[in-house]
Amino acid sequence: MKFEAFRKSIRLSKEDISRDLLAENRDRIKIKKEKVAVRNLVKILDAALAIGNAKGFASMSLRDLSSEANLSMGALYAYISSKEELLDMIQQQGRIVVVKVMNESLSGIDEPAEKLKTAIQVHLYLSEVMQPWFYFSYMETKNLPRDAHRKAIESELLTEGIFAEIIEAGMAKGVFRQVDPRLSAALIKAMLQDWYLKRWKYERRKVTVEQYGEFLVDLILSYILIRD
Amino acid sequence: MKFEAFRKSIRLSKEDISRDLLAENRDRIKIKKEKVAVRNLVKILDAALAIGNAKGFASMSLRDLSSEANLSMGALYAYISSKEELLDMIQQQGRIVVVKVMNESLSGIDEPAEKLKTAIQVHLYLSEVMQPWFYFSYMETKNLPRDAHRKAIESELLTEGIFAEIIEAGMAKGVFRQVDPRLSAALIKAMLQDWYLKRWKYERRKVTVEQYGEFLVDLILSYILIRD
DNA sequence: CATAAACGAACGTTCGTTCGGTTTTTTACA
DNA sequence: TGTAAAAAACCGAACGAACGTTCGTTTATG
Repeated sequence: MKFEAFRKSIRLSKEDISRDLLAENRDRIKIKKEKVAVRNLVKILDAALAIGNAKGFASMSLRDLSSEANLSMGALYAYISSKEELLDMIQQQGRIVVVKVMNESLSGIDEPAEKLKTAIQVHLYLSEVMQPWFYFSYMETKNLPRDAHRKAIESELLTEGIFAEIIEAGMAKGVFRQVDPRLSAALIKAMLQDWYLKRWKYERRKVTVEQYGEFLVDLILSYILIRD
Repeated sequence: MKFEAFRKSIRLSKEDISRDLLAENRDRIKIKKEKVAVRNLVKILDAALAIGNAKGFASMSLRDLSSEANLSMGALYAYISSKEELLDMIQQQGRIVVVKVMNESLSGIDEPAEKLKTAIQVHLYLSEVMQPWFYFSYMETKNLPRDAHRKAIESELLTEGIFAEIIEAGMAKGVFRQVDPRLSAALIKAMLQDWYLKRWKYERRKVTVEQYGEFLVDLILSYILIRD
């Protein structure tokens, strides 16, 4: 699968995500009209991710956010009820998208090697489309309140579990070698994460997301496939 | 190499590190007597790494630090000249140790596969001994002032370069397959980092640092060694 | 008794959050 | 279609709490 094909196949513009997020938090957001709410949510999320990823969410003041989003302090508080809740909202929305896209993309694929390859590519491409989200979620997990923090960890383990299950199925079918599925999955995740955590590095070296994906698939399959 | 053997072979107690750090910053630290200075630096660094890793350096107030380290606000400022400088000091000291230990451990090894294996193990074991340092440095890089931030990035590329050079040497000798050395090195680093970034995960699953190291070496060598 | 170290109240800023007032948009009726 | 009332959205000054940092004073050391 090509990256551009993937990007077009999923509906994930900023507006789409903001609309979902609005629907999810209809009770907490005080703005009535969807069109207005979505327009400003896009501005708020854009600004929060930009500032937050540049200097950390804790170091971002709501005055920074207010001026970057071109909204007054008062207007800001019509969309969020506290700074902490904004943090939670961003993370939650990211997780929802990941689970949805991963499940949609993998259903119907049975051949283990093909499924593993697709899972790696989809996760990688998704992290490319939503890079600020992924980076933010990774770096700010520990600043979440207790309950949200627990959910973030569960989510990490859930996506890891997807990879582990594919590997186990491949082993059961005799297509994959006998390896530690959980540890293999953990390392796949680690390499997937490097792509969005160290974007500056790969950008500088002009490594494309497709090249990275191919390399990663090669590395994993050369380890996991039965040898001749 | 066993982890315990490694731990004993390097002198890296908190006191040792604090003493080095004191020597490095003799002009900025106002305390005259080494014994007193080292004792309190240990307390300050312990507290800063503990609080910083728990809730982020930006969210750690100097009052938190003061009470955790059992030092008054005034006393704290006899050891550090600003909060930002403390951040810089911790990172700088970590980098010095990494470069020193890596260079010492790799000199004299010529056989590429052996050298690559040792490099992976040493980096991994070192990150285990100094886990709070490594975690802290990774998570707080972006909060550094401009110049210190640049140095942190250089350091990331430097250690990556060590792995890349070993791989290139192995390719030149005909022991390794023709692979992308830079990308391979990047992924090795990504997997090494996962060990200290997600310690909670591996601890929970009772994966030891030696098991992780073996798995990682297996994975890399199965990709990079010439096949029969 | 002199020097070193530690103390903690106080300073000026900046923070997250609130709220009374203003502007903009929609609605209702002619 | 024009307009006044009502509703929605936005504004930014103001508040108390908490921040990093300083400094005059007290305590410990040798």
